[in-house]
Amino acid sequence: MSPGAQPFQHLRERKRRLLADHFLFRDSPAASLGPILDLSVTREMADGEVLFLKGDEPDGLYGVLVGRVKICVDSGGGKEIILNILEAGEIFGEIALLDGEPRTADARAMGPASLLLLRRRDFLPYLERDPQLCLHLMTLLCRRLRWTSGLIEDAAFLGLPGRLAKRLLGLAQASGETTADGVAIGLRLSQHELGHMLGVTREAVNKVLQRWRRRGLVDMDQGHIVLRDTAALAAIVKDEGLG
Amino acid sequence: MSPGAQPFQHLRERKRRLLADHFLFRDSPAASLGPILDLSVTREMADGEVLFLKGDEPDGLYGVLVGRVKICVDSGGGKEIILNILEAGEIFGEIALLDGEPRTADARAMGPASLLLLRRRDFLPYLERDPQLCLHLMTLLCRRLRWTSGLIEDAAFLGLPGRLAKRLLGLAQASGETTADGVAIGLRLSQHELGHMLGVTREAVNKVLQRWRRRGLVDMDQGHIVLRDTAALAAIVKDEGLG
DNA sequence: GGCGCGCTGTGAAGCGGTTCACAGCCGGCT
DNA sequence: AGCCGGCTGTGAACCGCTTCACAGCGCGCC
Repeated sequence: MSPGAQPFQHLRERKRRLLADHFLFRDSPAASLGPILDLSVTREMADGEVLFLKGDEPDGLYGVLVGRVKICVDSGGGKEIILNILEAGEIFGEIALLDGEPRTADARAMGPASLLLLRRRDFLPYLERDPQLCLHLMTLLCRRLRWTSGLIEDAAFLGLPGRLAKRLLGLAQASGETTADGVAIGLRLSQHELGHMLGVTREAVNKVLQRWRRRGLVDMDQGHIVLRDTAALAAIVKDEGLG
Repeated sequence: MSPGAQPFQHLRERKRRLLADHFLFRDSPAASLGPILDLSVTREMADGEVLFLKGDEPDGLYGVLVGRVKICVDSGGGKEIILNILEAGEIFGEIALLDGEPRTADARAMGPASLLLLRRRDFLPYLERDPQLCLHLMTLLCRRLRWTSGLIEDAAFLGLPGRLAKRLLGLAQASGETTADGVAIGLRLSQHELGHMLGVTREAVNKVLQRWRRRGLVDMDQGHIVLRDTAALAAIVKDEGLG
């Protein structure tokens, strides 16, 4: 049980599980997983460490073994938007993997993390021989496309309260724990980061959250947010949607 | 030379050219194009006619034979955003084709148009047998993803002048004709539509364009926009980009 | 011809979110 | 302990875009 007892075995097992459990490889022949595994590399990341930056030449496809990774873009002038936050078990970096063009966004570890890398030159040959894998990759791309279109719609149609409510409900669904008080969001996100996810400032986020706390819709405790009335939050999203 | 002399031959030839010229089918065996062609259907559209709406069950992949199609989303309350405008020779509707989920946006003809439809149930079998086609579809999806990420970045980092300048430069590159006065944008777009592409109102677009006209950066004449100083417009984009 | 409709042009008022400025609080570091 | 840095909370001033209101213009249609 000691963590470092069989480090190599542990590592390979974690990698195998990540790949085997992911829907991308669900229909791939089990035999092809071994070679892919052998070619994959792991990388340990410290908090905030940069994995790649927008404009970098692509190295390959990444998977999150443990920890979290944020995908974000920086404007020259200090502004930043967070496009996505990937949890353990998720895969990212597929755009540059597939088209070979420079990366479209930055990737940074949020807290210490351990990642798996499938290099482009190793992976592409498998891709051409595995039509099922192709199809799954396409559905992954479609999913991302639906996600980004959703972001655009929200930014255009909803005000800050609507976007914030929608995002909190989404986070709750993804990583929330239901308690007696409501749904506690598992991630510890600063209001600063929340603002970056919505394209607004930290102050604006704070003022909305305070208003909601006074009305009993949410509760905050050292960075953890608890949704006390998800129905009311959903209503805020809906109301703004049609106006 | 009379347009209706051999309508069937003309139609099939137009369809064949659309597919054969498109990069999607570039590496597909020529023999497989025939059967695909036989299965494809054409559809004539009147100005403004709806091809499909967000939430519809997917029917298949469309190609623009003649005319233009706009991809847009409507909020309940009259607001609309234009995500993309497809010209003749382009292909769209690939998301719902591939994942079989409901359409993510509306598609409407801008002016009379003629379209080609490859039904999902007819197309998917070819897809599974043609790895090159798979790969090309993936690069198409990647391109779309880069496009939508770009929209998100611009919305977050640029003000209205920056976004407008960038869009005009893009339109000029896509469909502009260089004249003595500058670059004339081929598309006739109302300021209303331009606003919808940028997520702002018609009035806001107008005021920026007027300011630029007084400064000699652009010129407008019954809906046609001429860029007289593309360098200055590019500078506006750049200036706003870094802060 | 003339009527109506959709696009353009323009100003006044309003509001949502930014920017700036400052204060309190907690945790880590020495 | 004492200090510092990062997060939170809050108010005032500002600004960009919206909303509303109205006027002119060009074009198609009866």
